[in-house]
Parts: sequence; structure tokens; C-alpha cells
Amino acid sequence: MKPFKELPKGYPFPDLEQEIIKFWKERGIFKKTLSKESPQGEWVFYEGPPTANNKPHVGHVLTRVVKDLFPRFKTMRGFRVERQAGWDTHGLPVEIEIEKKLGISTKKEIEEFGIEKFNRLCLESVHIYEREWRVMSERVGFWIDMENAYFTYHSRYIESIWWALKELFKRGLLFKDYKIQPYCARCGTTLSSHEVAQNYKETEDPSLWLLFPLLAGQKIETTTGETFPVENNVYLLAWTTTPWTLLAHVGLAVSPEFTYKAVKMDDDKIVIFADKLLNEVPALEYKEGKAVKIDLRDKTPLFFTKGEKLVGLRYKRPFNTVHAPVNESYFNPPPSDDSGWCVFPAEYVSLENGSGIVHTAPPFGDDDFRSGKQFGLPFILTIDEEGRVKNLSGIERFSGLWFKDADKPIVKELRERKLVLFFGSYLHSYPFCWRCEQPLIYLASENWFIKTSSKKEDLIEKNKQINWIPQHIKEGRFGRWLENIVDWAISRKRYWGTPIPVWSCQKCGTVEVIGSFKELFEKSGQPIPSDPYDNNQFDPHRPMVDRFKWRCSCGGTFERIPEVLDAWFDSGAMPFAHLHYPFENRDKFTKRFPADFISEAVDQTRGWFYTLHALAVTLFNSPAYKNCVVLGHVNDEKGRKMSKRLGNVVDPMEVIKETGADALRWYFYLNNPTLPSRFSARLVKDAAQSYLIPLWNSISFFTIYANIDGWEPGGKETIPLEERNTLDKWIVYKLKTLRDRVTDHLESFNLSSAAKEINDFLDDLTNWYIRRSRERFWASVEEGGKEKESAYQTLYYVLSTLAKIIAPFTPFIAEYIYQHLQVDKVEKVESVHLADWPTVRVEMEQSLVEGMDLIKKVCKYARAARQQAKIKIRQPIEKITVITSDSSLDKFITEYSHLIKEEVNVLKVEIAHNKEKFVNIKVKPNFRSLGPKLGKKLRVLQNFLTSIKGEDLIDALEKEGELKVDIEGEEIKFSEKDLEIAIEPKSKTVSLEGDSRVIVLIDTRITPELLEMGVAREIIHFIQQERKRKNLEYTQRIKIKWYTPDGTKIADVIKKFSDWIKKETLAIDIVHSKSAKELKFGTPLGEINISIEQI
RNA sequence: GGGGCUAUAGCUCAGAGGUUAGAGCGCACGCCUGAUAAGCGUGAGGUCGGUAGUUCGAAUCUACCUAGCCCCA
Repeated sequence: MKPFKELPKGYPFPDLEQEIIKFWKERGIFKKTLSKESPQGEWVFYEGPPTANNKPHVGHVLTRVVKDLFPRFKTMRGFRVERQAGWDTHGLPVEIEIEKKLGISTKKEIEEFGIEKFNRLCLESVHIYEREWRVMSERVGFWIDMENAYFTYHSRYIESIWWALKELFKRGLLFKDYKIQPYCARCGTTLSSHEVAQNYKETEDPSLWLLFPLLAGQKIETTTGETFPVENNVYLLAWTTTPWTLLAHVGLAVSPEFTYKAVKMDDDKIVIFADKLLNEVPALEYKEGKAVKIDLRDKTPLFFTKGEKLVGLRYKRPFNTVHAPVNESYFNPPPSDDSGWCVFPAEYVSLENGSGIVHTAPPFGDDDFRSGKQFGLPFILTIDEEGRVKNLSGIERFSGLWFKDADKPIVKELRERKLVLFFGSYLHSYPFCWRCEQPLIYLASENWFIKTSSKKEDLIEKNKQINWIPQHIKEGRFGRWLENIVDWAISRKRYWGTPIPVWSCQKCGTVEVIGSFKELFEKSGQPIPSDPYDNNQFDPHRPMVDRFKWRCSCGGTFERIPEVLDAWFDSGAMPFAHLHYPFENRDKFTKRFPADFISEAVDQTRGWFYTLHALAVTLFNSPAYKNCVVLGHVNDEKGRKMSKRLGNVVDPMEVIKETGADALRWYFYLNNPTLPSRFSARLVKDAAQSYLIPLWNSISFFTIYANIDGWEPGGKETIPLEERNTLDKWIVYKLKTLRDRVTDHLESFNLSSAAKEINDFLDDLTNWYIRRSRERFWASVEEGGKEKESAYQTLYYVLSTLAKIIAPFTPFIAEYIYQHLQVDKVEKVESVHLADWPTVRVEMEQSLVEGMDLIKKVCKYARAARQQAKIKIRQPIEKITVITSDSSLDKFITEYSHLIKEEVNVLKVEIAHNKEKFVNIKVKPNFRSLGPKLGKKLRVLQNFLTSIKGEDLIDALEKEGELKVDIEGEEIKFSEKDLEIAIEPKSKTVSLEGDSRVIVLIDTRITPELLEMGVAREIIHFIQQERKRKNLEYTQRIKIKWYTPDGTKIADVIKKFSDWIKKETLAIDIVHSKSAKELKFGTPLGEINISIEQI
């Protein structure tokens, strides 16, 4: 009777995994984990919604398997861990995908195509890749509820977002302002930074050095304390590569820290620019009627002045473009053509390019815009959305020109007005539109913002409550980000997104924010549909939502602003929006907010991690999550980013097909996933080898012998651990240690340490416990007795407990082992994933663990010594001698000498007490204990200790208990605790191996008796090989025939050891016969022919 | 330009103040095998990125520098 199924041949992990997936599905195990008892309550997990507009790549697998592990672990720990899938469905990437499909690229084309049709295509595309994501998720064992997934485009989801926006508006946190964004005038669209980064090019732009005449009558204080009176010939010098922005010029920036200097030109113009500029300041002077290019930096300075002394000086701007009156300004009177334009301080002024005086046009640059706000400068938008110069009073002559084409006439006119110092060209790297190759402009456009800057303190404060893994994100990447927080621009002038529920009166500008569908219908006087969440009755997306209008008290009409919402807002709103809070699920939200655990890759620091945090703090004054595991990016084998362009993308499904999902999971856990990693199929295979293979082999070993002996779990009474073999106790202690350490590591989200512990345990299990316990399993039931039963009980317990410990990591093999060992029947729990996290209740005997470690070390050195002496393990040796640095270790050697004898193939193990014969004793200070006490004197003591004989010192210590040494006039006492005793071999010979605690000496003499034993063992070895070659059953009995052509020596060996040979090879007979020809081999005692026959 | 991470054996990575720096893979040599050649052991292989400092003592702490990666501008 075979209690256990035979294991499939080889290592068929991918196939097994498919079976397990089927098993889980059929039994509905995942659902059962949610409905089983959860004494610890809820453990809240949020799934960060992936954008399903691409095939999942390896990095996604990483996040999925990390997100899977902790919920599985917590479920076993007695929590209920709901896992609802979610999909991020809105946003520009989806739109671009559709644009490509339609072969269009501009907003105009989308509008011609029809927003309604366009958005329907976007909606449909959302589901194209969902299937691949489902397949991948299921295949890697990511348990998540896909049936009830939330989608950010769902009406309910959108309504919750509307509620949130209205809340923010009520609290004064939603407002409209300008923002400078890269803009393509041809396509009529702003570009995301990602798009901008794609298309930087070397390009030649105008380089204009322009003079700004100071108003006469002002005074400049020089660095020598004198006062320089300004007359009509003094100019500030500024540099620009975009002459067209001069039409919007409103100020000049200087650095208050820099020193500026004034030089006099040949034509008596006095020009002021920064001292110590790094690049030349070109100018033309006329020598004998010929223009000569000079560098103004070389001119003798007229005077020097500090930048701060220039601040507030008034000058004439180049073009008198009309502008709105300035009410509040830093300057009094505010800058104007009458009172003059002002010099202001700015920290972004540099010495690298230009003159150290920066021309400022607020609509066309981020620095410009901020300075404009700070100093109350006029904001003159001189370019329309199509990139043409507007028809404004003062610059009518340029109106209608494409902005780039305005450069020439502008420069021409300034030249005529003698304001150009120099005009040339400048080669630099500049962004272009990736669609139409036109140069981008940085342009101010209206945006809606969340005033996150006003919540900075709260955001920082709540961040302190988050446990970040790795820790440095908290103060580093995320903390720094919060400290430099700017207002969050949430509006996008696009189509496929959550419409921003802001309606404004076209006449008086009054703004209303709508917080629910009901409110919208009421406001607009429309009847509420029977089901407002049915998209056939009401779709909150564009263009339907744009049709809602109503009258303002001023007589104007409220119309929705055209913008949709930043998709990051969608995902950040997930904690409440996926529950349709506050319209539904108020209780559930309270229970499920904040999350206990989220995890995504590091790029989400400024993405989802931030938007979750920002919305949670601004709306609920709470962090959104308590623990956040931040994962590194998965790169290729060489550490390069995987990209289609480089052709180095590894398809995760291919790897899974080859090595299985458990192998892939194990690879990710083992290599600290919070660091960027290098990935390849080969590395996954390596990781699997240290884990899956030994695990499988252990199961295989157990299965073979349990089946031979008909051993069943629970068949006999449990033998108390105290009565079991030392090895049994040892492995159970190791198991307890493993269980406790893995628990601790997982509780603190430390994946790789936990995985390493498991790998180490497997090494202990296979290469020591099983290896040294084999004889007990081989023994027949009668002679094995209690020892054998004890071995079975122990190994079964260890393997079934291990199955539970590895369940969160590699759920497939864990389930397989659990089912294979029939733990489900024994414990009456259907699946390992429904089992409780194991506890190993034993009293640890620490000394046993230490002793066993020592024995393993002795064996290691003995093997090394044998190898040095070139004596095979098969050849028995007479004795080994173990020398220890600490006689308290001796008892372990005596107690476990049988293990050493078996492992090392030695007849006797001796302990040497006459150490001096073989080793020198060295005494070193215990730096840890003496260091703080002695300080610099430690060196002196160290020298002293090396100068004297170790043996004498130890003798003295044993007698006195404490020693006193006079060091530099001070008496120093120290006891044994303060010393480390090390031993080293007197002479390094081939038969000596060891370290500072234990040294092993082997007896290399091979007596004729030993040699005979060795030959007998060799014969056994060859017969075993032959059994294996013939694929004999492990229990198959055989008959051995042998024949030797030369002499009687081998005949003697066989005669002498025939019982042993028979026993070891399961032979019932061993006979001399000339017909033995199958196998021929040489031994140290001559050649022998052997053949075996099944009986 | 700002911020963050990383730098340890040929490769992938541990080690987080204690004096002989580790593991796995690869390589060389060898061994065992009635679970296992997708196994086991031994060996070679390191100025712990560089410089300076703190300390009795630094791979480990500090500063600066260099290189790679990531985020932001």
C-alpha cells in the first residue's frame, strides 16, 4: 500500500502550477480565504490601478507578486484581506493610442472626428489589454477579485470625484491660475514632460544682445561707496534667444549677490552687465570705418556695483505693448511706460549664459511667471493659441505673424533704434513637438489647481505616520518632494477624462462647482433619470456633460469649463471613489481607510503615492496608507532599462513557461525588490535552483521511503520530541527559528531576509538532516523501530510546516506539497492558504544547536583535510583528532561523534588535550568589551598579548581568575571575558584544517585492513551505480555475480565483507562466477568483474 | 541645475562600528549518490569606487569627489 502519490518525474513545476490554478478555481479557495474566520479583523490593502493600455511587463509582475505575498501572509495570520482589482482608464496615453489608430494627431482633428465617437473608442480600448493582465495575474498566482474591479471611468467613481472637488472648492483649495507649460502652437496642445523629454534637438536660435536705456536722473552706488549719476547714455544689457518674447517684456532680473560692472563704448554708451561672466559678451566697434568684433569683458571698467544696488532702477522697455493696469506691485509707483520699468532681484540669474541681467516676459517662462507674480509685473499674453502675435495696441505692426517669424522684424526695428549691441546665432538643445516637429514654446495657460502648498505642514506631518519601506523614501524622495511642494495643476485641456465639474457664467465669471449628479440635474432644471448611473441615460463624460447649462442671476449662462481632470487625481481618489463614498458605503469607508498596505514601483512616489496622500490629507486630514513598500525598477541583465528600442525586453510569460511562476516569484523576493534589479531568465533559474530543487528533492525522498514502508501520518502515536533523536530535535529547533525569523521579517516587510532564511533552512534540511538521517529511513521496519518512526514523524512535521511557511512566497509548490502530504486530510483544512500561520511550540536547547553547528564545521574541515591528503571519502581512515580552543566544546564532539564518523568515514574520533603539540594558542583582546574601557591603550595591550605565550596566559587566568597588567603606569584588570582565544595550526600540513575555534587533524595512514574496507565500499558503490543504471526499484532484491582474473586479494575482501555488501545492495546472494562480465572496474587491490541480476 | 538611490570577488548580491569581509552563480579540482548531476565539497579570485576626516578601531559614520540609475526642473 502506497500512502502517497508518486511524484512526477523531473522538475515539472510549470505543469504542476497549472493544476494548482485549476484546483484553486474549482474549489473557490480565494473566496474561501475571505469568508473564513478572521479573529484579527480586517487588514486593508489597496490595489493601485494599472493603466491597462499596454501589455504587462516584468516590472508589473514584480509589483503583483509583492502585492500578493503580504495579503496571503496576513490571511494566514488571521486577518481578512479584501483585494479588489482596479483599473486606471482615463488619460492622455489612452488618447494617444486612439489618435495613432485613427491616424490623427491634433485636437482639431479629434473635434472634427467627434468627441463622442473619440471617447467611445477610448472606453473600448481600456478593455483590450485587460485580458492579458488577467491571464498574467492568474498565472503568477496574484489573488485579486477581478469580477468586482473598480474602473475610474464608472459613473459612480466620477461622482465621488465630483464630491471631492466640491469639498476642496468649499475649503478654498480649488482655484484657477496660469501655469507655464510646454506648448505646441501648431497642434494647439500642451505637452507632458514625458513627451517633451522625447524630442530635444540641437538647433540654432537667434542670439540677441539688447540694450535697455536707464532713465536719466537716477543714481547708482558703486562698490567704492561713490555715487554714479545716470545720464541719457547708460544701458543695462540683457540677452535672449527668443526676440519675439520682447513684445511681452516687463522687467529685468539681476542677482543681488553678483558684482556688476559698467564699461564705456567708443560711441560713449555706458553698458552695465555682470562681472566674471563665463562666456563672451560680443559687441561691434568701428575702427577706421570697419566693424570689429570685441568682447566687452575685456574693456576697462568704469565702475563696479553690487546687484542689489541695481534693484529698483527704472528703464525704458523696448515695446510699449498695452497692458492691464497693475494694482498691487512690489514697486511704487508700479512699473509703467510713464514711471519706467523696474530691475528686480532673482536667484535664478547665472553667470553662465548671457549678461547676468535677465529679460523677463511672464507668459513665456516659468521663472518669468513666478517673478511676475512676486513683484506684481503686468502679464501680457502677446501670442494667441495658434502661435500668432495678437493684435494689441502698441505692437499692431507685428500682429498675425507666426511667433518665430516675428523675430526678424523685431530685431530689425530694434537695430534701427540703436538698441542692439550684437545679433548672432546660438546653438543649443531645445525641445520640439514629437508629432509635428515644431519648436515648443513655454506658454502660460489657464489651469485649475489644488492649493496643496497651503497644506504643506499637514502633508509633512501625516507623512511621519507612514512606514516607508525602504525607510529612506520617507525623509528622502517623498519627504523632499513634500518640502518643495507646489500647487497641483489638475486640469487638462483634453477629452477622455473625468470632466471637471466647474461651471462658470460666461458673462460675470461666477463659478459654481457641482458635487453630485443630482445637483447637476437640479441646477440645470433637467429631470433626474430613473437611473443616473446608467450610461444610456446619463454619461458624465464629455460631450454629454457639456450640454448642461443654466442661467446666471446676472443674465449670463453657466457653461462647463472645457477641461478634464488629471488622471492622477482619479487614482488618488481611489480610497473613497471606488466605494462611491459619500453617496454609499460610509461605514465601509470608515473601516477601510487608511490602508494598512500598498506597494508600487518607485516612480509612483510623485504619482500614486503622492496623489493618495495629497487627497487623503486635504479631504480627511489623514494619511491614506500606513505601510508602503516601494519597489525598484526591473532592468535588463546589464542594468539598462528594458525598452523596445534596445530590444532587451524579457517577456515574463516566456520565463514562466520555462521555469514556472514560483521560480519567478522566488527570484523577486530573494533579490531585495526595493532596489533596482537586473533581470534575466538565467537569474530566475539560478534562484530556483537554490530553492525549488532542494525542496522538491526532500519531498521526493520522503515520498519514496514512506511509500516503501507504508508510513502514514497519524498512523502511530506521536513520539514526544524529548525522546527523539538528536538530529530530529535539531531540525525542529531550526524550524522554530525559521518560523520565528520569517514571521518577524514579514511583519516588518523585509522580503529578501525572509527568503534567505528559507534558503538556509533548506540547506540544513537536505544537506545535513536528511543526509545524516538516511540510515534510519533505510532500516527495515523491525530493526528501525522507534528511531525510524521518529524520523518519519519529524520529517513529515517539518515538511508540512514548511509548506505553510512558504505558502505566501510560492503558493503553488506550497499547495502541491500540502496536498501531496495530505495535510488537508490530517488537519481538516482544504488548502494551505486556508491554514493558520504555523507555530512551532518547543523549548529550544540552544546548546544542541551550537553543538551541531560545531559538528558540521568539524566535518567540513575533515573533508577538506582528506581532500588535501587526496584520500577519497570512500576510503575509511583510522581516526581524526579534533582540537578546540575552548574545552567546553569537547562534550559536543564526544556526544555527536557518530555523526562525524558516518559523514567523514572514519573509525575513531579523538579529542586532543595536548594542544601544544599541534597548535599555537593566540590570545587577542576582546575589542568589543575592552575598546570602550581602554581607548588608546588597547593597542598597547594588544602588543603585550601577542608578545607572550598564549598557554601561559591561559594557565595564569585559570589559576587567578583575573589578571593585572601594568600599561603606561596604569594597572589594567581583565578577565577571561575580555579575551578571545584563538588557535592556529603549528605547521600547515595536508592533514590539518580549521579555524580559530576548531582544528581537525586526520590520520592519513591507510593500513591493509582499511584498504580492504575501502575496496569493499568501492564495490558497493559500483553495484549501486549499476542498480541505478538499470532503473531498479529501490526495494528490488538482486543476486551478485563476481569474477576477478588476478589473485585472491579481492576474493578475500568479498569474503570478509560479504554480509555488509549484501546488506547495502539488497543482495540475497553473492557468488563467484566466470559469467560476470557486465561491469568491469579497477580497485586498489586489482580489477574485478561484476554483474547483477534481479530476483 | 536640484533631490534621491547605488557602487563589496568575473557576474548577481549579503554584510550597517570590533581587527581573518561572506553567499550563490561562473571557473579549477575533487567527491557523493538506495531524494538529488537542476546534487555535494574544496580552491583560486577583493587596496569593500576615490580622497580626506571622526574613532583605540571604518566596507560600515561624516564631508567632498567620480560613475551609473531614478525622479524633478
